[in-house]
Amino acid sequence: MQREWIGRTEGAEIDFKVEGQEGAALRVYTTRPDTLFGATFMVVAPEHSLVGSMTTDAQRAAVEAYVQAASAKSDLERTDLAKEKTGVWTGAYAHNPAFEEGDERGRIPVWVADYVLASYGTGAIMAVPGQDQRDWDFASEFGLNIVRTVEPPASFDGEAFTGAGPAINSGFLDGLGVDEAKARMIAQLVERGVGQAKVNYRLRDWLFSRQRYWGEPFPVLHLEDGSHVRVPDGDLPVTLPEMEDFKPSDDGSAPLARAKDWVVASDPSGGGPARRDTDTMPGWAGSCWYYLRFMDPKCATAPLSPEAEEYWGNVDLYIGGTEHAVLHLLYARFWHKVLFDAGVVKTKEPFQRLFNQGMLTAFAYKDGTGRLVPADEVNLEADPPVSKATGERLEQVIAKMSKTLKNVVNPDDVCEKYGVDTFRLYEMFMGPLADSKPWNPRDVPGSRKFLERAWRLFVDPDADEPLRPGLGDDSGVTPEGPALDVERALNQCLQRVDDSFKAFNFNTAVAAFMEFLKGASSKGLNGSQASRFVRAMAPFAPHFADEIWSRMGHAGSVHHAAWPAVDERFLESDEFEMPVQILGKLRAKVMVSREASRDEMEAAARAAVADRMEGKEVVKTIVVPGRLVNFVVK
RNA sequence: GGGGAUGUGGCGGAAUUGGUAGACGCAUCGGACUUAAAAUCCGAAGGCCUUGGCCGUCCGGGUUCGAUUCCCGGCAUCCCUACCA
Repeated sequence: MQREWIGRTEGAEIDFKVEGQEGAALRVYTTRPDTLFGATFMVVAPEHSLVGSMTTDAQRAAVEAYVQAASAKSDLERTDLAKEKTGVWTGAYAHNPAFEEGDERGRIPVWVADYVLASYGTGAIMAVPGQDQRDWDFASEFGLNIVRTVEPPASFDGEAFTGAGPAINSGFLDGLGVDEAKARMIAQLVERGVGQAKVNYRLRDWLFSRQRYWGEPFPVLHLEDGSHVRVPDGDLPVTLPEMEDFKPSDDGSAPLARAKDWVVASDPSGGGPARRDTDTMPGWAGSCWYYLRFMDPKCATAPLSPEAEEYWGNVDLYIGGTEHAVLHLLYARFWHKVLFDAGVVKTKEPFQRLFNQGMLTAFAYKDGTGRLVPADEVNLEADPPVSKATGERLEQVIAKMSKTLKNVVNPDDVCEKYGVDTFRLYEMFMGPLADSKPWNPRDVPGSRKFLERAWRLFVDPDADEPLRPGLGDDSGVTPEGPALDVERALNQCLQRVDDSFKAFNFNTAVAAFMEFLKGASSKGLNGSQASRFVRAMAPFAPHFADEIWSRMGHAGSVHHAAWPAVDERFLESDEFEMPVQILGKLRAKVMVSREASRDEMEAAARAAVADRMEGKEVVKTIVVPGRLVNFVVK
């Protein structure tokens, strides 16, 4: 994603002479120099610096009106109206350098249109309607010439053809493929001094100053002669002054400018008068390196000490939404790389692992016309849900939480009704962390019910005791009988919990807890098992676990207790239920020892499906040790 | 238009390296307890024919003894971004 955002493209810059404009050529950037013969007009952005001088008197009024209108539109409006192409001819002609001087085919009109952006490339394009759909649209709209310079396949019935094919109508390029034609054209442009190969980036500048109070002040002093110097290291950091009123001002000046005493400083070299810079840095200034400062927040002499960096290393795991992938995370990497080059940090990358969590969505309801109905107008008691107003049956769909749909879930309300542990447990139970998934209010009580059941495993509701007898003593005893079954179940549960941390699918850990609880409820726990179960539950239901932990007689928090280890001796039982297949289809199941040999497995399998095998010839037998047996028959 | 991801019951979702599809939960249905209800506990349950089968992981092909999983080609949905030349 970051690669796309940086948006490296390879192409060429080409200069077009404009009639009547000596010296000032119109420079364009293109990724398709091979299509130059098909450039039948040019378009410049309304903000382009040559618009004024190129425009002829006859066209001046129309062009000025168009430029005016474009500048009044916000970026949003300009892209909003993207469907229809608008533009005005400047009255000027340029010469397409693919053709000889004086060749009528090379005389092409120059237009102004807002589909060309001033902020990308050179703010001007050569329009090749035959190979670019936007140019095709514009040409159709205004009756401009269209020449194909790439031969589309016979089956092609579209408009602009952007695919690969042999060059046509292109003089010395005819017959060449796209890549070869690009290279030849660039070589020729270079030879004639009217163009060169060029790499372009989509990455945009990002303004780094704000006229707000909250933010880091720039450690910069303005001197009387208009120059500026850095605040000396010994005077760092520059801290914000205390201000009564730190709201942004109406005229756009920085709030800090009103802190008159603070602004006054002196030139560190000469002692003459100086003024502090009153702009502050934006929020992302801090977000670009906070993870470093967190390693050593009190260090007074550097961003962080080498010892702190050594100890904490670089960030093991960064969990964030994908919305951060191209802005915050890209710029944090930039900063880190600069700090690496400056010798401040020892690593080239800030984060060892990035994990994008999914987005929580919510159910929304659609009526027959496809309109989304706000949640408060839906009767959810009905099945299927119906509109409260009309009684119409509604289709349940998944949508982003939004104010207009009134399907936003407020965590406070959920915690108020079910408790924080239930809220947390439900979120973990919903599905894998990476997936986006819908919040279903109906499912939440299930998590609450599980916690209540787990509570009763430890606390007898009919007794006055803080804990069921025996659960406070966690001395290890070799389990036997029913306790052995529980021991196996517990270790399998702990194994699944550990696995869930590795895969970030905590839902399977919660499922493991639920399954374990079902067995343990009827058989009971010993103290050691109770202790391990509670410790494993701690990350999932922290308050629940801490309460039980203290009732077990521990002084400290369960969150400081050791993580329960899996004892592999108890992971697997001696026997397993082996599936027997014929031609890949399940035909029987039979209990077999885990240690059974291939022959033993096959014999058990044959016995289990003997009646089905009568009169059939076994062509092949597949035995997967510890797994299954499959007979291929004729 | 570009990029990223995802398609499994009524719903959220399970399923190491290809090896019992549907774990766990919700909703549903049945039972126990109760004067009754709530709560709690126990049980049933993918679909279609009937006592043993057939069909089933978005659709169509392929590889394989065996495909939710691997390969090829489609379709759909979500997120981000966008006249990027």
